[in-house]
Amino acid sequence: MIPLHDWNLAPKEARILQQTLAARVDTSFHPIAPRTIGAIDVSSEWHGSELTAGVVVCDAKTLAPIDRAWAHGRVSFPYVPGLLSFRELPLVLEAYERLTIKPDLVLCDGQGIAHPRRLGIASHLGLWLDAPTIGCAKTRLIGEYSEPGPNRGDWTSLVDHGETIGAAVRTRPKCKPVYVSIGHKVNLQSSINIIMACTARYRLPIPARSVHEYVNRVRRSLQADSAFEG
DNA sequence: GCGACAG
DNA sequence: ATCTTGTCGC
Repeated sequence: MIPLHDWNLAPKEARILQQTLAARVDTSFHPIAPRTIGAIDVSSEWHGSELTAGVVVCDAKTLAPIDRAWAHGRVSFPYVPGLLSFRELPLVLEAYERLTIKPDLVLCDGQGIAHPRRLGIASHLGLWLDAPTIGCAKTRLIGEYSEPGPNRGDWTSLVDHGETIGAAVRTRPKCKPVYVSIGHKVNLQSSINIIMACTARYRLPIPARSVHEYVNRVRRSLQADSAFEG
């Protein structure tokens, strides 16, 4: 991949960079029929600065994992709401490059354009990969919405200053909605359709569940090894 | 000043 | 994000 920018930034510089990168995000319709769907996730210990990032690639039809990769390291950028990608993406990109099979589309644990400067982690990753990405967050960062209906597939718009930035989607009856937003190169309706196609009996998309389980397993395995050394 | 605040 | 077991409701 072509490096987009330096990662060694202070929070103040990061916010300025987000404004320029956001202008490059593609929110238009693309005829997308992914054959493979990837998901990324990051795991750490309580208050830990050592992160384990992972990517899992699934067959879009069966949602069964067909490839996976991870990367681990110490990170200095703190968790700051609105700047999550600067903390997590460097290791995610490292893991991504270790994949044998690159996915047609990537699901991200977090927001896409449903972000104060329209550059959540999913959009930021999409620009780096120049690939379609979708943000699927468990909780809201910004925006207002009315509670979606009770049935699976019901959804309402997530709105910020009159602009639709995403959707609150009921992926499972009687469960809290997930917050879906455009990452890059996929429009909102297609994003919602893809999220629905990945969530039959669970609140979160299967690839997201798979990678979450995977990065936790890898991290605990690494922790066990380092305990043995030390 | 106060509350909100992805992971 | 993370730890941890049971418990409650459909």
